[in-house]
Amino acid sequence: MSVTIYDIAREANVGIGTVSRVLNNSANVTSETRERVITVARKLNYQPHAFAQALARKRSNTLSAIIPFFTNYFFIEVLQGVQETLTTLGYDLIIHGANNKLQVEEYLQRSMRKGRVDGTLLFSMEFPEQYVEEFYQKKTPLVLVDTFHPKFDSIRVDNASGATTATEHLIALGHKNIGMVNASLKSAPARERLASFKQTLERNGLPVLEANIVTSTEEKNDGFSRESGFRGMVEFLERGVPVPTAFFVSSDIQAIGVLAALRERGLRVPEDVAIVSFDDVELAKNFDLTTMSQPMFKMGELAVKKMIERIENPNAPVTSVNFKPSLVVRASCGANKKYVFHEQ
Amino acid sequence: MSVTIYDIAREANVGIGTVSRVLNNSANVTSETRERVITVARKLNYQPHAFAQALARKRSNTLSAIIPFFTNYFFIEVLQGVQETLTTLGYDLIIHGANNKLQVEEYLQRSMRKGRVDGTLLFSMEFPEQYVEEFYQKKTPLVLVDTFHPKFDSIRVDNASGATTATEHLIALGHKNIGMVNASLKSAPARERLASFKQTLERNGLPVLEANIVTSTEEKNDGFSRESGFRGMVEFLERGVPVPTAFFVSSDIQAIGVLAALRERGLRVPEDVAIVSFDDVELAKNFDLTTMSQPMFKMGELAVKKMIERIENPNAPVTSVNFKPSLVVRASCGANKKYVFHEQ
DNA sequence: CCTATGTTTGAAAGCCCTTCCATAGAACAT
DNA sequence: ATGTTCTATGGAAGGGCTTTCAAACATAGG
Repeated sequence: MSVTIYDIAREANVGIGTVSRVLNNSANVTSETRERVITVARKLNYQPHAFAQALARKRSNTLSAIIPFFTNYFFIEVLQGVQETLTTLGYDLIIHGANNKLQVEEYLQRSMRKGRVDGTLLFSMEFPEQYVEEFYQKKTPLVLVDTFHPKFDSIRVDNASGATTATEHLIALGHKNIGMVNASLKSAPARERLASFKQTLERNGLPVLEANIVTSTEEKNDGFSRESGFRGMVEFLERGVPVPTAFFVSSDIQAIGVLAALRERGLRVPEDVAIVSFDDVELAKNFDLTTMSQPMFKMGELAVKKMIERIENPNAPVTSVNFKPSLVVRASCGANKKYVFHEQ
Repeated sequence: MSVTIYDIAREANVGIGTVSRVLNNSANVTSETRERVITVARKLNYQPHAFAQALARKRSNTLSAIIPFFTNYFFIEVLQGVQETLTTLGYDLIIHGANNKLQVEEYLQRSMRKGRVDGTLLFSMEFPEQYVEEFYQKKTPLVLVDTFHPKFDSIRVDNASGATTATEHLIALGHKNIGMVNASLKSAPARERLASFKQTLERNGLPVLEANIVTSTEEKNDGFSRESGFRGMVEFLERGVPVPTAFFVSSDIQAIGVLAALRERGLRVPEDVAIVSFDDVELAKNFDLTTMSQPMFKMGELAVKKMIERIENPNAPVTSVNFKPSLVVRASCGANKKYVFHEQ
């Protein structure tokens, strides 16, 4: 039916071993035979059978990525980094979109199916403890992105550093009364961002008022949502406490809700209330948000690099990289005089 | 090293054929032996080797999707439909993010590597004419999503119908002077949307004024961008013609730019200018845009179904499905009195 | 009880490749 | 010319599975 190395061997009057050697650029083939084989291969429009190769090589050149689809903006940008790097290395990427823990587990199972993939990237979701042992035993390479487990390589964002920078930026702009709209404390990033926010206020001699902090209690997406931000700010405004002149918001998507709530109340951003948020997803640009930018593309790249290293050296010590977010100043904090909307 | 059916066969005192039959739920195995084999398999924690299976079955249960990353919002939602359907069918999905024609071609090549995937989904990008013959010969199943070629199955959005509905909505709201901000005419959807816009005006006895139509000349992303919308509207406002009371904008992302341009000029939406756009990506919700909604998730589902049909019946006649976009009324057209921001 | 029919089973063949091993031949040294 | 060392090459083995084939066994019918 379709062309195999046997066809090429016959046509070129060589053995299949030689064909394989030519196709894999192995040494010890005269340039004459090499030429001949290549010509025939091209003539027959030969395409290697990936699975047969994988079976023989015991390597699939394929990775899988388990990704929560709901983290939309974040993952898509990391994914680009992953993809681009992978392509240059000749790897393929299998996507597993998970929306809950159960699915994560199912996909982890699948990833362990022998030979299917050379390694797995797990994004933004906790690695289930009960699989630790199994992954360890089977030495299935695993890299965690935007999540953490002491036994596996991980790449994360330094939430502490980011929250500190954000808060300090507001302080530097002269704000004395700064509030925070946070996501659910069930989420580790939310906890870390809150802690550093408080510390930074203290370190700068500013009071830490619990009344100025709104914490989401929403289940859905751990409160990292527009609705959560909206409701959080509405709730806050109803508290009747003096409205801070600035807010640190734990994600861009929440900030959009916050913006809407402030608008409804007739409060202007940044004139009445300055906003700094976190993530710098595509959206942030559209809303002119000053925010803490995560190097998502780079994180994707690094994730792949780490994975390759892990594959090549399964016994190397576990590493954990923290990316420091950088401040992107747009209009919402009031620091920027010019209208930033036109930026690329 | 790792557990194979041979290990199971030995341990369970049966032949490998029997093991395979049990594992594949084939008929003609006594429930006794079946039980025994299953027990042993479980005990040894057997995982089938996907590639060996694929090699023997001549079927990989894997599809590839070639996707332009820049269509972000659109593709991600379609992708969810694809993914979810695929998962229930036990298929895997390989993602190929392409940013230009060259990459598309490279990935098409890869997809043709025998056995690698059972079929390929091509998103939003033209299928290169020079590959038609090859795909046809090799019978590599191909389904086009949001793009079209007469020789392959395709799933599209009915741009004509969508543009008509959008325009009629504005007309129904009493607007007599309606403009359009369009993307580059290099893009087929842009051409189709424009044509129907004009036709609808005519059919309703309204004048078609070229002066009221802005066409993007931008290369990048065929003018489907925020910047393009912004510049388009700024340019329009400088023409000095009377500003229409309503605009049909060819995409949500452009509409966001349009909104910003109007805001700069002090024009309010929807009081001074009503806006209806196209796509209904996540963003549209955040900006309260009235827009033509594409059933993206469903398109993904259908794409997979079509693919499966094609795989199972390679000689079925080519089909082409057009999804009719539906109008989602939010705030930007002025029809909706209530503030819609809170919608889920 | 024997034949005919059907069911269950083991094992070989095949899927397509890579890699190892043995051999033939060339090149070189003596 | 003979022996030695290398290089080039063909082909078998092996990777782990499915499927086919033939044999073994069971059941039923006469």
